[in-house]
Amino acid sequence: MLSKKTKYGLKALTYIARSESESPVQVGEIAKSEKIPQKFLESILLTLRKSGFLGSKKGKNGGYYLIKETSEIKMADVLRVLEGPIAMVPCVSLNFYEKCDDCQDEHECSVHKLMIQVRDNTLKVLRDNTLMDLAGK
Amino acid sequence: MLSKKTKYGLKALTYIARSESESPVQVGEIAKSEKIPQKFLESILLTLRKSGFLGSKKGKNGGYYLIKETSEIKMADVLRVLEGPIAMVPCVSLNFYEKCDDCQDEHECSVHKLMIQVRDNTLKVLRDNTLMDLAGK
DNA sequence: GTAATTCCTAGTAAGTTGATAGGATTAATA
DNA sequence: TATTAATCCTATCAACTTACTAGGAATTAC
Repeated sequence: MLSKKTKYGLKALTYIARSESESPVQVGEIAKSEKIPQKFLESILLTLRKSGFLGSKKGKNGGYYLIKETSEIKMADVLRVLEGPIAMVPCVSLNFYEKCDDCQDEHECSVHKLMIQVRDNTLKVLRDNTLMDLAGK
Repeated sequence: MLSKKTKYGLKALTYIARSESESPVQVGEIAKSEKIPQKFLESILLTLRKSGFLGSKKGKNGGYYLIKETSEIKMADVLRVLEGPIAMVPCVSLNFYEKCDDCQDEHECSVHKLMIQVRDNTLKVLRDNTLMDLAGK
């Protein structure tokens, strides 16, 4: 299951990408428009800023803005920051690999074999889709 | 993340499928061989039996056995029983659909659009792979 | 100086996961 | 028929995760 955190984060990024305004977009505006609890969204946007997806301006008339082209923000990267590993089991994760306790030989493991395929297909979708595709601009 | 329950379930099914023996395979044997807590595995196999993937024989020399061809047991169906929805959000789930509270129009939602693609690709893998593919027989 | 905004840390209720406990039931066999 | 070995069933529980909320500090525009 996709967490609310990730879902809210993606919706917020989309909202910012679609925004026509020159000035930064405020959390309150996004929260209201997308029906996201504001304080929760604050923490999510903070994470996205610290991970290099967003810039921010503090104080009055502050807010968040994109610091990269929408076409350069891959969903795979956003998901890794908000959701964690993309793979369904750590033993097939590219970025968060961990050996299984119960497996002697990974290459004999039927679950491993299956989950590699799932990962590859999911990863392809998430790498091909950028924020431009989500936002439509 | 794939739950331990699902992972153990898949490993157990694979074990049973690979078993040469005529007589049913016992939980204790699977648990030992695959390093799965026995009592936990008991409950998982019970679920798989109730869902029609396994048959069982009680009492001495009892155990579990397949009641379908390995080629007819699709991973998608097993996953739905053990793990629940395959889709990452309920609003793109085929079998467990639920509307989002926060979305007015699903077709405008960027998350929806993305997760449909993820679901389609995951589903293809999970439908194409049967227990025969996992077990190699 | 005031209002409006982001930034930061901490806490928390509710739900889920990954088990374990304890036995009831059933069947083979000596 | 008694014993043993297996599945079946229900209940319970600790640890973890999620989805927030609280409260304020820091910063900036005007």
